[in-house]
Amino acid sequence: MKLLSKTCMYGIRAVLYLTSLEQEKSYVHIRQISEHLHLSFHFLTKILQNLAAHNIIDSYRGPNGGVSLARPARKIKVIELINAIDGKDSFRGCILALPGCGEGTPCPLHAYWGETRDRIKSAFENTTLAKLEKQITEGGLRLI
Amino acid sequence: MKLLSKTCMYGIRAVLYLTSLEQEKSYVHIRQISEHLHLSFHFLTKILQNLAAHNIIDSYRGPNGGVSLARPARKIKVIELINAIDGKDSFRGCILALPGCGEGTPCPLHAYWGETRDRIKSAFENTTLAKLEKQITEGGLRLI
DNA sequence: TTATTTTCAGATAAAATAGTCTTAAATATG
DNA sequence: CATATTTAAGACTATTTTATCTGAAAATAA
Repeated sequence: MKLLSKTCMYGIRAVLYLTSLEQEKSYVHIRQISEHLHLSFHFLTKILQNLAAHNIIDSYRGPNGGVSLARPARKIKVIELINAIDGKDSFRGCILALPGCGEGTPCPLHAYWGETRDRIKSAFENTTLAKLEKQITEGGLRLI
Repeated sequence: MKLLSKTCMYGIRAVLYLTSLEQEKSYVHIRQISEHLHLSFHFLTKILQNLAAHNIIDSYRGPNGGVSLARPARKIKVIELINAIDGKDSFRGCILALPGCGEGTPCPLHAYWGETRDRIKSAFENTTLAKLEKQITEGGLRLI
């Protein structure tokens, strides 16, 4: 069961790290993030490029360059990252991939699954980076 | 978001087709199943071999050979297929793959996710092939 | 027995996902 | 301007998942 792709998880963790630094609009090196999270620098770079293209983070080249949140953490929803990385259609489709199944004639499992899926989705829609970060610090949780 | 692998969906559909035939312990050719569901014969064969190894279906070689349910459909739970094909660990693990996250120190999202995940899992545990098949026929749903 | 039908088993191929590497472009500083 | 630093972009490789192919083994029937 893969709710999120690895790429997506990496992206979320990276951005949560940015959130945790809470620096006032100063750029953080991608290298620093990748080393802190033990992720491949080049791979993370690609992921963050994508997030930058989706206006979730800002990036800046050269010395003193790096990445930073494009908005305050409380204004960035987790669903935005998921949509950017895994695609908007990530939360659609029948659980059994039954071609006959869908809006018109939902199979019973689909109906149940649809409900569950919507719960998951709305959890991501209602969760901001700030919220998540707060819960993580309070829970004594690491990102590594 | 992939709750089940394609392999697993195929396996479930194939076995639901067997269920729908409701033949009294006579073997159905894998070829017939694959043609009916528009699935690759060889790929389906491998999937069904796995299910046979897990005693979910019986198989028999030679003319008049094929596969059949190993037990009455009401005694086969969907979770059995999922465990056989996607593995028993399919329903474990943190949603963000945060290494610090787990039983000891669950992250908040993990806690929420754990609840949701358990709901999904128990739905599969409480759903038998017979139940699912009944719902599918009543819903006028096809497996193709 | 011999031919036929079917699953079994394992090698191989294709596609999707994940990860690496190299070079270019932008920025800062001396 | 020259050089160092950092992200951008895209080619390339590796791994996993999905799918195909070939031949053997088992069962049946003539």
